[in-house]
Amino acid sequence: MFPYPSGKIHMGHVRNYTLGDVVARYKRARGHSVMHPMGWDAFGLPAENAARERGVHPAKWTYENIANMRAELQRMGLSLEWEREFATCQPEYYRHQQKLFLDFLKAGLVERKESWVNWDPVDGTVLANEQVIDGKGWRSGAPVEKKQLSQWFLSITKYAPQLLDALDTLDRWPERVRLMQANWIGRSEGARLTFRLTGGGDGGLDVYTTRPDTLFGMSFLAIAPEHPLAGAVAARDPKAAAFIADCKSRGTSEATIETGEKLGYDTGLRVSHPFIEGASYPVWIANFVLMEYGTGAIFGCPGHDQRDMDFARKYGLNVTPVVLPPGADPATFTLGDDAYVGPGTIFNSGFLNSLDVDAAKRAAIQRLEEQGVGKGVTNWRLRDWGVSRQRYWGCPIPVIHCASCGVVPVPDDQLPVRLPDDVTFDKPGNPLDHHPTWKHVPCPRCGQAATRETDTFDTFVDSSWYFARYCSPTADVPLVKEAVDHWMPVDQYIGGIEHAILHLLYSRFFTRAMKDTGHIAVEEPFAGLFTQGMVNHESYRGADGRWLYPEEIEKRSDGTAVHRETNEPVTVGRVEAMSKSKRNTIDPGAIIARFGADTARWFILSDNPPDRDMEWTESGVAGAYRFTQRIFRLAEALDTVPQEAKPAAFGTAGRALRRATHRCIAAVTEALESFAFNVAVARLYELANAITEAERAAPEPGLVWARREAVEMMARLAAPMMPHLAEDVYARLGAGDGTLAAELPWPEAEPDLLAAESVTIAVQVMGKLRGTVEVPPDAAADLVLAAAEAEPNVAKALEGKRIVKRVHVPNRIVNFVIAG
RNA sequence: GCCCGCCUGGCGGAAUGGUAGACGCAGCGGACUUAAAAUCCGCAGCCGGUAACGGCGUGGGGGUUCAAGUCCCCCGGUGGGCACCA
Repeated sequence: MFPYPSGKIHMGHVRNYTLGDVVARYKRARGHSVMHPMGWDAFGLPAENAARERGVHPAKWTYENIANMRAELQRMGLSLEWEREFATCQPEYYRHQQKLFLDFLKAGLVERKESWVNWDPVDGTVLANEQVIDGKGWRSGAPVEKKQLSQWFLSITKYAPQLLDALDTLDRWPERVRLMQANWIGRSEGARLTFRLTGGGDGGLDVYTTRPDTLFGMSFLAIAPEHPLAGAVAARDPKAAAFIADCKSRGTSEATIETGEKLGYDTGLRVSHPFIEGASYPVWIANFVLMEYGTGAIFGCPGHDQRDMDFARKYGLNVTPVVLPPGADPATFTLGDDAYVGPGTIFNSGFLNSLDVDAAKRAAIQRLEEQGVGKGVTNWRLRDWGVSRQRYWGCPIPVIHCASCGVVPVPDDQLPVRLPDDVTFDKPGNPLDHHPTWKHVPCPRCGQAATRETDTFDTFVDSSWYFARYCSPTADVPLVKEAVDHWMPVDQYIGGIEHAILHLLYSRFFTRAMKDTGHIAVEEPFAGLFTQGMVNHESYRGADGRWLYPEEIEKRSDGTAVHRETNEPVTVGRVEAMSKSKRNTIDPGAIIARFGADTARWFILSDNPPDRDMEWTESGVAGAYRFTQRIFRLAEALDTVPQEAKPAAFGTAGRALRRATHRCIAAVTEALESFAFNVAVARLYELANAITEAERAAPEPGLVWARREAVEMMARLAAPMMPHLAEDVYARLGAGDGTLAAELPWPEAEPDLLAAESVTIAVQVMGKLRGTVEVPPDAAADLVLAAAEAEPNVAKALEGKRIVKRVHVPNRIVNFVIAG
């Protein structure tokens, strides 16, 4: 995933792009044509904050950050294709985004609609749900209001079924991410039905339910405070209006929701029941009913829904059980304050009686359809994607509002709609709105004075198609179909788990939308996904409670720490995510300057499996650095010994080293294929140990040749992970005649050398290890069993016992089952 | 509340159902050095034993199997996702 240009790279970037670079270099060596691009997710709020706080223009701030971070990434030795680089804030990029949006608009995939949003009255902008913390704006600290605004929406819900179903085809995605997306999309089966208002009420109230089997247990109907009917009631009932205002001021993430306090207001209206002739029920406005889900109205069945139960008990509404748990007696079954949500048999329910829950759902839906008051429907939790932001530093939404023509798309030949440079940030709100001239344009249709849309796109739009743009980064159309067909989908996408839903789901939607508007042929953007863990570090606190940077402290051998300058004791805190506030960050630039990029890459790969959180430790880095020095010494040691031709036969030490070398080739290859980089590292340590052993062995013909082979393979196998050192060692060996290790095909192990000269067989008696025997590979079972039985310690265990079964797994194990 | 991971030495972790703890970090002992650093060699799960060896051991309990860290069931702990979603 491409980075946001915040200023400096952090360890998360180092981990992310090291992983990707290992894959790119390895795949290249395997003969694949690899595209490994880099770009910048360059629009966003921090640039505007910098403008407000420091008076620097967002563009200047952003481009300076990009230049700095590009240099840092280049120092890491990433094999990136910089020819394809772009930043999403460049008009050359965002003009194509505007074109895609207009095509989506034409195709009916864009809607402008009123919606309830989080509104920060101080900053004067809409906030995303993530930007609302405890009901307050994350920057201003002002209580967030719910406000109805006209916003642009991308119709992601139209793709809900496909986005859900296609998850099954993403077999190289982590199961956990697919589950999270499935939950987010949230398919549910139920019924939609209309309750008629009694007493001259016009029309009815639509309700969605997953429990039509419990309709006979109804005791009230509840609508969301934002429901149109609630508004109508409030217009003539001041108390209702006050109640609604109170609900709105509480916000969505207020404590009342967490504690589950249910609040309601009886409107005085009543609805009739679709199945029970003559019955009627009160209509309440309730704070726990969400306008955004279903129809914004529910029927309350307290017996079998806990929220309805809480509400009914609080306001003294009827509770009628209609599902009888297995084994319960219908004559005596009652409910306390806990709703019964388990399986059972329907009772108290007219024509549904004696059916089980599932059968009753089907029967109820069938009856609703026959009566023409409802039907079975599938409902989705996923909502359309609101992309309007009242922000300057984003891609302008390319439409014009005209008093007579309405919303008019900006004609293609007038794209891009460029952001003006001359803006000021002295007032809160959107600078585009305050700009004296920018928004005033003639209507492209009628020519009369009109105004531009001043909202810009959510930055998630920018990142929803950049990967496809890499295929033809300079084309004058958004996407060149042939290029996209050739490269896409992305074979290996790597990023943090925090993107599991938003970015990855938006991109999946966008890719489908681009297909349906004829831009590309693929429908899934990422065939393989890998989610890396975070990079954590210990945190430190001085005696005065202030957080201390790692370089300010000194670790003692007993695990305690003191302040480097004052010698005062330091509290060693938890290992947690690196953050500026805890001061437990490590600057990759400093690490690279001190130890080199290879050490940083090697340590980050060696510490643990890459999908888990890792701990950055000073001793771990030192260990990685030591190993780079050791490899160099192993190569250097060959400078002073004469070269040898490959002999026809090797001695004992030479054979042992060659087997170690070729087993290492096979093992590292397998480890890299399965993203087990920490295991690949361990195998290379083993090879280094084997080379050291060979250095110490008595000289024999061919041993130097075997050492050269081992060191060369060491360099080539380590090359994807430590590219600089690998080239240095490879050049020093003089093997390549000026070619780079990176240009060589991936080494192949010689099959003969993978087989051991003898194998150690574990010998068990009743599943307990009693000894081992050395036998030739693939030795006959009777020979192995005889040797096993003769092994002294095994013989002792077998003494006086009768062997009832002899298990022999070739080249692995023998197990004697005994009796008596 | 619902859904999903994870649990192995002091630490990170390894282990196609087949010798649990590879490899590294930290630690201990030794060599080299006047000394230190660096480097090299060696030890190292726990308990008992000089040792040979024996017993125990992958969160706890049960099961399948000749054989379980690995497969199945129950429980516990822990981390994460979603959450008045009707």
